[in-house]
Amino acid sequence: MLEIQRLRSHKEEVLAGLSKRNINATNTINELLEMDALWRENKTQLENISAELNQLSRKIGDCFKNNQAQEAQQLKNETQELKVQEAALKTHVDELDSKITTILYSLPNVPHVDVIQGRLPEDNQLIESQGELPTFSFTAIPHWDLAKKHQLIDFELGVKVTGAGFPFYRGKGAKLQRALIAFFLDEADKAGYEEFIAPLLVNEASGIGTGQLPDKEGQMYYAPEDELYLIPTAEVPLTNIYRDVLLPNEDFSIKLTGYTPCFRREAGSYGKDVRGLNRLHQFDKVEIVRIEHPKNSEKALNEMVSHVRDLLIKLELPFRILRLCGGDMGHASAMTFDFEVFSAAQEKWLEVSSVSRFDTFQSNRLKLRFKDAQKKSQLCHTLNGSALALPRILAAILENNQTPDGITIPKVLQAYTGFDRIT
RNA sequence: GGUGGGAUGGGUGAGUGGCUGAAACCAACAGUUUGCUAAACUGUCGUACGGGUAACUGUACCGCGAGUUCGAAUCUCGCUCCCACCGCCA
Repeated sequence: MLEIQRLRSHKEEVLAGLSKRNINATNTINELLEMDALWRENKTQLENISAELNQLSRKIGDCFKNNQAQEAQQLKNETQELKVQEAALKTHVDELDSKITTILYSLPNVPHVDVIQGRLPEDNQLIESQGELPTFSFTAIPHWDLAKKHQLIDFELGVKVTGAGFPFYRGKGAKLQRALIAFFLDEADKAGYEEFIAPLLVNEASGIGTGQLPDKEGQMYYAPEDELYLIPTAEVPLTNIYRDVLLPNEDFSIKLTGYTPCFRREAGSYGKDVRGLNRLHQFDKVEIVRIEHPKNSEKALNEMVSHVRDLLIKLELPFRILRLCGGDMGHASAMTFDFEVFSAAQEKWLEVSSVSRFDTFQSNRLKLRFKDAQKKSQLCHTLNGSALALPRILAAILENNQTPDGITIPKVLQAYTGFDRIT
């Protein structure tokens, strides 16, 4: 959620930023600021009336103590009119408040100055391309056929037990999955991230804190009986550890990681993009989360990008890094780098990680602050990234490392899997 | 699921209608003393929002929401969460 103070003082800058998302928010923000001015005016009035009432009440108390019952009664009568006014103003102020909040929730984050305007994935900026695209002397087999051939993943069984998008991993497929998780967690640990095993269901306040609610309500699975949401990413429980937290000084750098399954309804997706492991309702991911002083978030973002980059290099997967254009970024993000690996049989790039800085957008909702040197509260910056999401990594490993007589396991994983080939 | 108890500032904890935004103690921070550390002493020590260039000032907040009252941390109702014991159970 954008800070109202920022809209008051830097309206033009915000509008210019939002235009990179192809949003013209001029009218919305003007309307918002008008309401805000009215809100402040009414709030001042309301507080004046409350102050007057408080004073009268004190006087009444004194009168009773001094046995001046008659005067007390007179003062009581005076409060009647004020109480009516107070109630009316209160209703009005509350209404304005909730309207303002609704609009603030609906506005996306302002893109960082380095983010370019754009609409489509094609407008994203290519930052780096790494690794050789594999070539084969035979026709490469897509991962869903490889998975079937080697009995690594059973999609049909998933359909039987749950539904489409909930595969079973089995045998060496399951072991490979476990190896990837352990590898990613170990690397995060080496980079100084504290590991958490987090709850997979969260309450409404947590959903609001990280921005899934109310913006993306339909994307989460929901258990109405207990009013809990299944997490779409570990970002939600990990970041919400710091909801309503006021850090005591400026000297902090919080680095968290966790492996969790992620649950996404993916309402509306269909077709070729959802084939095999490309898009699932349940998938595994190791997430990294950082909470930083505003002056450090740039550095933190770079570190996270280089961390993910290292993972892909170690896995020997060809990848590219894109900086998303304004139109392709998520609602809460100020800047996002997407990592895509090349999938040799599908002959396309698959998104495997998204690393974003949110600046104060999440912390404003979370009420995550720190005390600066002047003892004033300031909002922290939050960042997060996938390091990494498993299914498409698995797909790329299977496809890129296939040979006529089996699949080679990347060296770095062999210590984790206990085997070097799948035959 | 049953029974009982509870929720107050960073912590412990006092507070049953006005003198309480909240005692006391601990922790923390600043200073004095000291060769350093410790101890002692003095002072500071909640958050949010509004108004104000500022000093400052107003309002709200004692789990959450509503109600009674001129006035609520304190009384009433609803809810949530926590703890203990019992039951069930990985």
